Amino acid sequence: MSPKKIDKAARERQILDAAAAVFARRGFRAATMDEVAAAAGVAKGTLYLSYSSKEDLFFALFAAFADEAMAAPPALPAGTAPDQVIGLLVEIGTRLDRDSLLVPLTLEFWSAAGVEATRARFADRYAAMLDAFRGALVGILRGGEARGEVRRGLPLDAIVSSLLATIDGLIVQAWVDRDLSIAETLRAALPPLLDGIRPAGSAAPPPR
Amino acid sequence: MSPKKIDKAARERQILDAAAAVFARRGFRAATMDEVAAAAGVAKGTLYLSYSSKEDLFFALFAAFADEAMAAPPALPAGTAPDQVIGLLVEIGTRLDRDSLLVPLTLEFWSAAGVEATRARFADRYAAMLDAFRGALVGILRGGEARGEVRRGLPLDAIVSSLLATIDGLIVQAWVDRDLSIAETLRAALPPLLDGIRPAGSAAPPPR
Amino acid sequence: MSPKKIDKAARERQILDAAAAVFARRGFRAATMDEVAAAAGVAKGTLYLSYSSKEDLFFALFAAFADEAMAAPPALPAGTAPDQVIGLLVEIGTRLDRDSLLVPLTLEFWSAAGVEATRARFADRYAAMLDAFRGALVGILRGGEARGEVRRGLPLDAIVSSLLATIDGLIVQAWVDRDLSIAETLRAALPPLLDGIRPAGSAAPPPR
Amino acid sequence: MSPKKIDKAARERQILDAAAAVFARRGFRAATMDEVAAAAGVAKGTLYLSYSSKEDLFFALFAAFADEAMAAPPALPAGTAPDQVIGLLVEIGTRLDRDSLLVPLTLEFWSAAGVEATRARFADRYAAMLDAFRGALVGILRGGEARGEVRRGLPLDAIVSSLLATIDGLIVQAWVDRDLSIAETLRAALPPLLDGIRPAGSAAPPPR
DNA sequence: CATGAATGAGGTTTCATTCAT
DNA sequence: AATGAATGAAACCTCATTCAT
Repeated sequence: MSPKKIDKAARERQILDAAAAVFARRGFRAATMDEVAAAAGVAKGTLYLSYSSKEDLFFALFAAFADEAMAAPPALPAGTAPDQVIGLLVEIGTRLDRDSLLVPLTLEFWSAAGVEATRARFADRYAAMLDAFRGALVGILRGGEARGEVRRGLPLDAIVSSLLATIDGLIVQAWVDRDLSIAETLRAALPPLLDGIRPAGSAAPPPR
Repeated sequence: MSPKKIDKAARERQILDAAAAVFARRGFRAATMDEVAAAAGVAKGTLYLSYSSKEDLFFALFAAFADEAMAAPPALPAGTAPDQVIGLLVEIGTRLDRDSLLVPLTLEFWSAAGVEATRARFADRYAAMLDAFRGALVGILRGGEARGEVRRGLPLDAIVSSLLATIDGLIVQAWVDRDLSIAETLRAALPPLLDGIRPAGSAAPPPR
Repeated sequence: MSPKKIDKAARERQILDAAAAVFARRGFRAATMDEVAAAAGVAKGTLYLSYSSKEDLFFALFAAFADEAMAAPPALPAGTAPDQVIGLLVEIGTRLDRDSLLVPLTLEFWSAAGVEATRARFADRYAAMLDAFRGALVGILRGGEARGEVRRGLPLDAIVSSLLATIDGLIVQAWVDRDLSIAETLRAALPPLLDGIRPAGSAAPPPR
Repeated sequence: MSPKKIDKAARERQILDAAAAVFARRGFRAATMDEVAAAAGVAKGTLYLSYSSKEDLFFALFAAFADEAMAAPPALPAGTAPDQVIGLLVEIGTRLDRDSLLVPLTLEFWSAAGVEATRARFADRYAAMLDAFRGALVGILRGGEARGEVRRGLPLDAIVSSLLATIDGLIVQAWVDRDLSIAETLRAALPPLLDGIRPAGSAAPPPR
């Protein structure tokens, strides 16, 4: 709240933005602190005032993205529970399509989660984020189940895991095939698939 | 038939196996050629007789995995087209569950495909593999469409892309949540979802 | 005037001096950056702050010697044009006799100019230095020609090239025969040879 | 004399020819035994049957050139002693102009003579060659002195050293300035300079 | 606080030499 | 004799981190 505090926050935002661009383009290991400092417009030593190591900076960047994703969830669209799920996933896809840094950074975050040296921190944080999303979607579908919008007795946990997985998988596909739009693919594929969890005879109307 | 040929191939297999283990554990960048050489039981220089650089070795490993995946496709299970698709995807999931190196290596391959320095080769190769799988699955579903096992007019390309993406996404989830079984998740989630592409009134019988 | 400027220059001089000693003793290729760093009393990485590669450092050293040779030409001695030429060449020889590093370094510079990898830069720079010396000496002799101190119609370019070549060749001889003094040899041999370009009947008085 | 002997000699000639080309282009240190073997059309191990190390091979090459230069001296031209000296030097220059490998190889030989690791062998061998040439030329001039073709009392040793040095220096100039012909330069410059050692009133007639 | 020069451990790659075939 | 696969010691260069200013 003091002016110092504000400056500090601004400085950190500035550094994180630069780090996002550099890590996205070069990867965590290939990126150098020199490049980050240059992109942020500060001296190399300054990076160490806020982050105690390169890995720390990368983790802070990851955490910032995760916080943002969980702090600003898309508004819940209207409609039946399956429609709401479709709407939410398409909205996430839209964000991914729009922010060109998000996709390569996500690949780097995954790599960090897969690699011995960084695995613990990154995997735990990522699992927490996944759980939050999973819980939210399962809650929506359970509500729909109660209202008769979703068939009873379905393995909702597995279904939600798979739907979230679909987005992650499309991130990879979008990266190797620059023409593929995550949101468009989801908008086309999800309605028929989610028809499968609606009660018989209640297929959604054709989109738009 | 010449002994040289056999030796050379055996030597390369030996190195690739060692590389798989090391790259899986440490990641491409963090892994050192010393570690790979030690794991393979050869001198460092020997690695360079077969592979002209560390990146070359890593790409060869990637290509070997991709070749293997495409060369030994699971046998096509019996049943309607949606059942066949489910069977194939579950089989792939089973393989991923079984081979503990496959998952972290896949994350590294993706990272290589995302990062400037290595992007071109890896992304192209990965896209080719995806295309092959996509083509095979779309073919199955089109056949089902012709036989009335699949509703007409569905966006089969988008659906197949999403289903393949689901597997990739589950790779990530399986890695951060070691209790999650890819095959189990698919076995539970796919049948209801694929009910959505069957003609009305032909939902699959409950699994098993 | 800024302290930085002074430090930087001093640091580079310190490194160049060390490099001169190491390259002279071991040759460009056999010398290691470790040796240079140790001789300069700095860490290896410090060398790369000022010079981007070993070759760069070696070229900087060469350029520094060339600059020095051209920036501090010996004072033009008194006498007729041939006497002036003799005086200049003997002075150069004296410098070569005095600075024990100059001779082996020169051999290394020539080698660098002869070898594919480094040829372009070194040969061009060396040619420029030669041209400057050649121009200066030809100018002196042409002046002497106008004043009647030099016979008319002589191939002054070829003569000057040969005289400069004599110094270079004596560098080699001095190196394999440590007793040979470049300056003494020139002081003895040049007067009779240059008598050959004086007008008939004007031979120089015996030296000293 | 046995067929083995002949084969061996041919094999060594083949290797030396290849080594000359490779060392001339790449320099002694940068050249690799692989390159030499490839150029010679033999396996790398074969090189070690005749030469115990890379340096040994290089020295053998040097020795072969030196032997050749001393074993096949140019025929002594007719004329006065100074004319004979001019003729000999121009002939050496002609050979240097003709054989494009001679010049860069000479620079490499000098470098080897200047560098700690190889100095002893190369410098001694080179000094011996120089002495032989020096002795031959001094002998010619002394003969001329006796016949009155050369002024008495001149420092013939220094003069001959300088004349030999001129050739060596022109090797360097020819290398950095590809248009310069050693023989042409000598043919133009030597006659006036050597006029300086003739008795007064006996200048050579204009060349040709 | 901010800087950026200095450090030096660490990594990739090369290549002379050996030796089993 | 001839081969060429294997070796492993070096060597160049990078870059995360520190710290005096």
